[in-house]
Amino acid sequence: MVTIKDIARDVGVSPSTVSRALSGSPLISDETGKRVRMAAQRLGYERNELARALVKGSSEAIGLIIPDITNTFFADIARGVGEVADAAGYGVILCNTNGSIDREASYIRLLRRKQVDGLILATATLNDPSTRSLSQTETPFILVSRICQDVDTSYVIGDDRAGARLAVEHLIGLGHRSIGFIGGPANVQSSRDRRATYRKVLRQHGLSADAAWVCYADFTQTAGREAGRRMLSLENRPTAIFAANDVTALGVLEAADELGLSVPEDLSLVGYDDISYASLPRIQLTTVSQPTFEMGRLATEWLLSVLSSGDTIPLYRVLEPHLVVRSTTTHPGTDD
Amino acid sequence: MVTIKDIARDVGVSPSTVSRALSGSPLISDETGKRVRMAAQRLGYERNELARALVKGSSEAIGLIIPDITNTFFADIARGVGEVADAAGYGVILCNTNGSIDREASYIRLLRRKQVDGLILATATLNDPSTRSLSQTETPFILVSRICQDVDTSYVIGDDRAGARLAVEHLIGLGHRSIGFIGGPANVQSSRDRRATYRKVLRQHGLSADAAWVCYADFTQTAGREAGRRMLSLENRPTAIFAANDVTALGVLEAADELGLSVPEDLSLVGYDDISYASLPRIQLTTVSQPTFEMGRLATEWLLSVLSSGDTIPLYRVLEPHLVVRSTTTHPGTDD
DNA sequence: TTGTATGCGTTATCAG
DNA sequence: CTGATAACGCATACAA
Repeated sequence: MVTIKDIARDVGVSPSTVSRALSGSPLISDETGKRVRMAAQRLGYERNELARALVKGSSEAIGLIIPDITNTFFADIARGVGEVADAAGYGVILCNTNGSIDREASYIRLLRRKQVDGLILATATLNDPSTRSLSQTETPFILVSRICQDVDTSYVIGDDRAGARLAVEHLIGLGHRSIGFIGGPANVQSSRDRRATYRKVLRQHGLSADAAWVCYADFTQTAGREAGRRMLSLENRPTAIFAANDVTALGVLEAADELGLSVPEDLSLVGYDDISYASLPRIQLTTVSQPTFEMGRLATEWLLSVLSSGDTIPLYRVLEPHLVVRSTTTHPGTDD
Repeated sequence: MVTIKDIARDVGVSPSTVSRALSGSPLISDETGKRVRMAAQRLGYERNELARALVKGSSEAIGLIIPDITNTFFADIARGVGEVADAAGYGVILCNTNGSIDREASYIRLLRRKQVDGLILATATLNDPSTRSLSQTETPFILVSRICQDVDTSYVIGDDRAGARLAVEHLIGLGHRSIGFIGGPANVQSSRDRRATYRKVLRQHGLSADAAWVCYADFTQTAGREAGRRMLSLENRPTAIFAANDVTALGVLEAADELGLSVPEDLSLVGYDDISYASLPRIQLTTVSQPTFEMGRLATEWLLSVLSSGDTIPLYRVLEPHLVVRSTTTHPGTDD
């Protein structure tokens, strides 16, 4: 490894001069500056960011923790984060917990030990000990897409109540009176909000849901398929299902096909997120769209501004969703 | 930030003793060890990995560079990498180039400056200056999924020729005689291999392809849709298309639907990769499956073994693909 | 404009 | 078993 000492020796100046020249300090003669830069180039010098971070007290890196990298919803958030971090010269360390709360905790510890300047979490849950303990540290962080109600932190999320209302009212507006709900993990706030709103809207319209029409899955396709199979095998199956995210909805679609039910003729289906696959011609999933990429952008912009300004003005940002009506929803069948 | 000095002061020993105790050195009395660990716990000490890496000359982190994080193919590779890196206590810094060769180069430089111990690239192209210059450095690295023919490096890839052969012979076996090909970027080796094999297999079966039946896209859905639209609007459109990856195939599916062509009745379609969405009931894409997750695992295992052993025995691993026949392929229509 | 000295937090060497 | 001391590569306050 070639260091500033090597360059110093080569050029015949002191290491500090090299350091200054390379970081573009104004108090270096053009002559010296040029010679140093040329030597650096020639010797193939690359600055050791570790050493630099150690003395500057800042690594110019942020951590991003997501629950499921194969869900394009989170991949899109990551793209948003990457775009603005990149532009600011910050590195981002992306960690994927696969939904494990233990991994989340250990990643947070690892990232803090690696001295990231800040953290973005897309993995927050209710009573999340990780989020809580993070809030006791100096490390600035922000939650994206999922919040932790009981801890006061900055966040950028979608309006889940509004989104769920759009979904359910769309189904009711089509004439459905028996509507099922397949949610996400019970300890995810947005999951609960969508469920609570689902219940509330039904009630407001004088409808009620059979106990078997409401269940929690875990935001994966497999869980959606299984929940869908159960629910659609019921004697009194619902004529419509609101799935708490698109991946789950895709699983329900799978279950419906297996059971020989046509969508939307026999079953109307609404998802949530509007991931790219929802718009595939063969899928054409009616869904609630969230500005995913934008969430990543906004969260990162806030974090970087905190890092550069030093003062932490909290950000509580709730983005509006909108309904995208495609082909998986229609009026309930005549046999209803 | 609490450092070993703080602990040393608290316990009344020297910093070196604290360092030893915390890293589980055997030459520390049980008594001292216990007191140090308790103090560390109480004060909320977290080791500064930057400082540690600086002196140890190893950051215990590796870099992973992928071209498209929203393509689950690469997301799965990343999962494989993460799994084995995690288990070994290594951190992984994931970078997404969005297909830009410039970003690839700058990420490589950034990661090297951050002193990653090794690199995994899923972004290699033909005559890739990044790969070439990397091979001149000390940093161990391995290519995954995409190789760079003109540089001698370790790699873990799929057998693209075998895979393409499976795809094309499947179509020919079904009776297709006019088969189109929509490839990936021209500077990606696997792209070229699939295309070359496509041509070769056609020739071996006494078939030829109209010039308009062969084109390069860029492995995205949008490009697939556009290429599909063009190709399927031809007077003498092919009765089957081999798309060089699933995402492209999904785009072709979109184009077919827009043009009112039924798949597989009017058009047989084969993809490549077998990403999770290919098996959706509404999609049921016939495709060539690659052991994606395994690629990530194997590449990482090799890299970590190089890092721990010190000697670089190259790895040239070619994984066998297999054909998954689903519902997007059938015999050509009678109007053919 | 440049050089010297010091420190960032940790580990390692060498005495004791 | 423990404590000074040096070193990792870089940046900066202070001197010159």
